Amino acid sequence: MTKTRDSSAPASGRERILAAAVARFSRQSYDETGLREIAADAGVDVAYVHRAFGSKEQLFHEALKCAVQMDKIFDALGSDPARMLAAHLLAEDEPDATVRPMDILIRSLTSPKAAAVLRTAVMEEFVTPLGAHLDTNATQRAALAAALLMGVGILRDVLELPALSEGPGGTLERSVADTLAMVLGQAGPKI
Amino acid sequence: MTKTRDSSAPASGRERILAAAVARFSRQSYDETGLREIAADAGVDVAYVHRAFGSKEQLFHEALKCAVQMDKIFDALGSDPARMLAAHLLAEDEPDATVRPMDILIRSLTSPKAAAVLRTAVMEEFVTPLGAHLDTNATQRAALAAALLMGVGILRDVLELPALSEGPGGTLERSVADTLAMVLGQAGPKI
DNA sequence: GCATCTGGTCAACACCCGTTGACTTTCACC
DNA sequence: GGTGAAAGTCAACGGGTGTTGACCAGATGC
Repeated sequence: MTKTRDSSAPASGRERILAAAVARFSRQSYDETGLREIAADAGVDVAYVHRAFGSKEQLFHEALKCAVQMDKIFDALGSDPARMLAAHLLAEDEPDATVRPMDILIRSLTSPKAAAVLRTAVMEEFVTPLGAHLDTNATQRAALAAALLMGVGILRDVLELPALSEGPGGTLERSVADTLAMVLGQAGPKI
Repeated sequence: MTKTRDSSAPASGRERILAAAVARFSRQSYDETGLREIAADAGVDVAYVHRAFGSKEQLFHEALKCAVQMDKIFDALGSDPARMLAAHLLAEDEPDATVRPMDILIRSLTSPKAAAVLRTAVMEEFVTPLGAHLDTNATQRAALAAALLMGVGILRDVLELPALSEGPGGTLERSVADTLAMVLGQAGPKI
């Protein structure tokens, strides 16, 4: 075999680096994260990170493609997409085992080095696939939905604004879902 | 006179530094902005910036207090606050003479060094004063409004998402206003 | 006229970063 | 079994950062 990806393999160095990058970039910003940390997590020398991915920016790009796969979520939305999206955004925080797909997006939104990569990623992996499910003014509605979701995500998870942190049974999720429903064009109950 | 602030004075070094900091931090992120740039803009040596403000973080704090004065805006809201807030958020971009109060907030939202300062600023200068004008669930509604406004601001001005950039006569402003009206608890027209 | 405090400068330190070139090890292939 | 490419390491470079201590000029107070 030349290089067929075996999912049960003991994880090659390159794969370990990518996994470590996804984990780091999901919890720290692009600027905050050093290649040396990622290399240490993967048990690899810094030079090899650069050798395997070309540059920090390209590694971030790979990590982004690997971690953000919103289209799957959008395609699986049922009869009440707004509520499902809100529930997915406000998923449980404690288990650091899983990485939420939007984390890596919102952590580095204001890092200029990552801006170019993020712009295309937000557009191609969020706005466009979501807009495909909408009717009138699709891309603008989808972009507005992205703005709402990311705004809540940033203020809640990055800035850790106490006013937005609450248990899963609270009223925040309902409010976000109702607002989202309005943005997406469905008739939603009054907030 | 010991130190009375004369508004027509030729601007002392400290004031020039503060003005330069506000201008820089409104267009670049905290990490992106170097003290040497600010010093050069103010026509002053780097060392004096540090001497006059103590640290970069404290300078950012001062700039934030100086540039973000949302309560004035909130107090001046008329009968249709949502529409006025949206109009204010989507203010003209070209004239770089004036600095919009939210710019300095959204540019550095994901810079960890600035996170602590930003958290209290967003809370004290945005959520709390806006919540004072609301009824039920005031702080959560206000925080949600902040999330929406900042989300749009970041995606539009920082990431420069083409789907959100449009002239002043477009439909984006109406959509944001209507969504905001729902979040703030007013009965708004369907989007 | 001396001391003093403020406003301001100059050069440098210590650190961290992404990146690179030279080197070694491993391993499949003929 | 030799060979050549891939996987991986080591040390270092070059540049940028916030920060600091020593120094200087000028106005002020006694």
